[in-house]
Amino acid sequence: MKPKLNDVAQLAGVSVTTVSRVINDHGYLSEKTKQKVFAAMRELHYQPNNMARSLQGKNTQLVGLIFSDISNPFFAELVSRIEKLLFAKNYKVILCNSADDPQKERDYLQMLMANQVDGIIAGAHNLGIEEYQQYGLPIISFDRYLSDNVPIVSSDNFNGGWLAAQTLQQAGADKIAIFTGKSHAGSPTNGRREGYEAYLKQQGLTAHVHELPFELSPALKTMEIRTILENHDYNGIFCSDDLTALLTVNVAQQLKISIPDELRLVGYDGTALIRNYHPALTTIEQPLADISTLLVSLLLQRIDDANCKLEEKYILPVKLIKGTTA
Amino acid sequence: MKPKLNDVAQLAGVSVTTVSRVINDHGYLSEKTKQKVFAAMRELHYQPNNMARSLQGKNTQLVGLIFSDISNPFFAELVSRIEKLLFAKNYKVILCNSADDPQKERDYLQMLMANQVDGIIAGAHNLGIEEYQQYGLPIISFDRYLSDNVPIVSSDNFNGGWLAAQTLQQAGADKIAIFTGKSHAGSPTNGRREGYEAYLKQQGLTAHVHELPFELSPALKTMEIRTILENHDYNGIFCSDDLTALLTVNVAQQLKISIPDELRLVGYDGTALIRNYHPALTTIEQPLADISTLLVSLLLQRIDDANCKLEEKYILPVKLIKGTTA
DNA sequence: ATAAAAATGATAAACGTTTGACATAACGTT
DNA sequence: AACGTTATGTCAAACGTTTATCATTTTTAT
Repeated sequence: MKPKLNDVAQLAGVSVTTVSRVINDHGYLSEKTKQKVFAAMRELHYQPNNMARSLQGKNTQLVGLIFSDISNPFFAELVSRIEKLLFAKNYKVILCNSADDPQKERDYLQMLMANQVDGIIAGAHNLGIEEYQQYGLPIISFDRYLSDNVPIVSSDNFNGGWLAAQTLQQAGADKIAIFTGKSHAGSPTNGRREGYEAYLKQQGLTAHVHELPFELSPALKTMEIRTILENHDYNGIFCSDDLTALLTVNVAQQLKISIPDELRLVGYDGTALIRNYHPALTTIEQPLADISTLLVSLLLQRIDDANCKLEEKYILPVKLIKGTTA
Repeated sequence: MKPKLNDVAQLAGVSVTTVSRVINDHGYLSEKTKQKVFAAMRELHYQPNNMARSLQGKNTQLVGLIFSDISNPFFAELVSRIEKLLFAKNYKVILCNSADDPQKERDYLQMLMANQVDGIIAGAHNLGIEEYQQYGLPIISFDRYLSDNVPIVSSDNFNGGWLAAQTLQQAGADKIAIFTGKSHAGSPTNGRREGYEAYLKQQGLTAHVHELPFELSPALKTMEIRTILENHDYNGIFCSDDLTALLTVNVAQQLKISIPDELRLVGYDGTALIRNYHPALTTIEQPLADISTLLVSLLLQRIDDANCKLEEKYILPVKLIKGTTA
C-alpha cells in the first residue's frame, strides 16, 4: 500500500499532527523535527493524497483547458505555453479537445466540475454554451464570447485584418480576396474579415470574401482553393489562418502562379512553427507569449479572489511578419 | 455552495443512500425513484465530487501524459489522439510537458502520484528516470525504454531507416547522408540510424552521419544544415524527423540546389500536418492511429488488471509516403 | 528559579462520498 | 393469509487529510 500520513509519523517518531503541521507549515516547529519528518517522507516516497487534501477545502490546483483541437499547431503552442506557465505556479492542467462539438464541450465542463478544478481557460469554437456561467467558477476565454462576466483575451483581429489588406496592397495587389472561416457571431475570424473589408473600403477597392468552412478537410479545402484561383484573377489573398495560406501556396505552385509576382499572400497566426519552418510566409503574428501570460495571470487573479474586477476584453496588438509572399 | 448528495436526496424526497445507489447502480431500485433522483440531480446541476469518490477507493479516471513538448506537431497529434480515445473511455488527461528536463519529469511524476492518477503514458526523451518503477503504477511508454516491466510501444524505427535509405537510393542517390538527433542509448532515433546504416552497408555505400542536437533551435539547425550542404555534395539525405526535412528543403532552396534532381530527401514521422500541408515531402509515416490506440488499450488493460502479462515491446510497421522529394 | 514562549501530542470533528448491516415497507404470487 | 421478492430507509464506518482545542513538555530569557 501507499504510505500514509500515519506511516510517516511512525517512522519519524512523531505524531500525525506534527507531520501535517510540517507539510502545511502551520504552527510552531523546530528545525530538528522538520528534518526528521522530511527524511521520513523521502524514505517512504510519501506523497500526500491530493484527493483527501482538497476534500478538506484545499484547492485542487487543477485547471481545465478546453480547446477545439491541439493537433492544430496554433492551439498546440498556446496550450504548451499555458501549461508551462501554470506548472511554474504549481497548477496542473486537464486537457480537453472539444473538437468543436457542443455536446463534447458540455460533457467536458461537467467533468471538470466533478474534478473540482480551480478554474478554466477556454478557447473552443462552439458558441452558445450557456452552461459556462451557471457554475460559479473562474473562467477566462480566449478569442471568443462565452457569457457575461467571462473576460475575453484576444489579439487585435480587426487591426490584423486591416494590416493584412494594407500589406497586400502595398505589395502591389489591387484585386484582393480573403479566405476565411464560416462567419457566425462571436467567431474571432469575423474581426479579421471586418478589418480587411474596412481597409479595402477606405481604399475604394471591392472586397472578395470566400468562406471556407473551418471543419473542411485540407483535401477539400485544397479543391475549393483551386477552383477559386482558376476562376478569379486575384493578385492578393489574405488567408485568415496560416494553414490555409500553406494550402494556397501549394495550389498556386501547381497552377504555376508565381508568388509574389502574380499573387501576393498574407496569412494569420504566426506561430513559432510557421516562423521557423516557413519564414517565407508573410503573416500577421498573434502575440502568443503575451496571450498565454495574460490568460494565466487573469485566471490566477480570479482564483485568488472570485469577484475581483476584471475588464470585459483584453485586446493585444498583432505584428506583421514580413516574409517574401507579400 | 455546490449541491451535495444530501441536497439531491432532500429534493428527490429520498435518502442519501438511495441517491448513492442510483448513482452507482447498486442494489434494488425502482424505475420511479431512479427518475425522481435523476430529475433532482439535473435540477440542481449536481456533480458528484470526484475527490470524495476516489477517497472511497473508486478510480480517479485520470491518466497522466508525459511528453517532451506538445508544440512539436508529432506529439501534438499523438496527444490529441490519445486524449480522444481516453475521453471516450471516460478517462481524463493531465498533460505534462517535460521539456526534456529530467527534474521537471521527476516533479511531474510526483505530482501525478499525488493526484492519484490511474495510470501514465510517457513519451518524453529523458533517460534514466529510475523513479518510474518504484511507484507501482500502470505505465506504458512510447518509443523509449523506461524500466523493466514498462511495455514499450514504438514504430519500426530500424525498418523505417532502412526504407528511407532504400528510397533515396532507388531515386538515384548514391551519396546518402543522415541528419539525426544526438544518439544516446535508448533514443528512438538510434533505430532509424541503424536501419539506414545497415541498408547502406548492404549496398556497399558509406554512411555519412550528421548529428544535429535535438534541442538546437531551428535557426541554429538551419545554419548547421547550410554548412553541411555547402561542404558536401550529398545527393540524398534522410532526415530523422520531418521538421528537419523542412529546414533542409528551405536551405536547399536558398542554395539553389534543386530537389529532387540534385538532392533527394526523405523525412520521418508523416503526421497529418505534414501529409496535408506538405504533400510533396517523401517521408516515413509512423502509424499514429495504431500507436495511440495500442498505447491506450495496453494502459487500460494494466489498469484493469495490475499484473496482466504484456509484451516487453510492441513494434508497429511504418509506411513509405511517396512525395516528390525522393 | 520563574515565567513566558516554543514545541509537541492526543483527540476529535470535518470534508463528500460509498457501502455494508440491518430493519422495514410495499408488492405480487400462491 | 402467508411468503418471497423488491424497494427503501437508518445508521455508522471508512477513505486520508486538515485543523482546532486542549494539554503537556521543553526551551529560552530574565
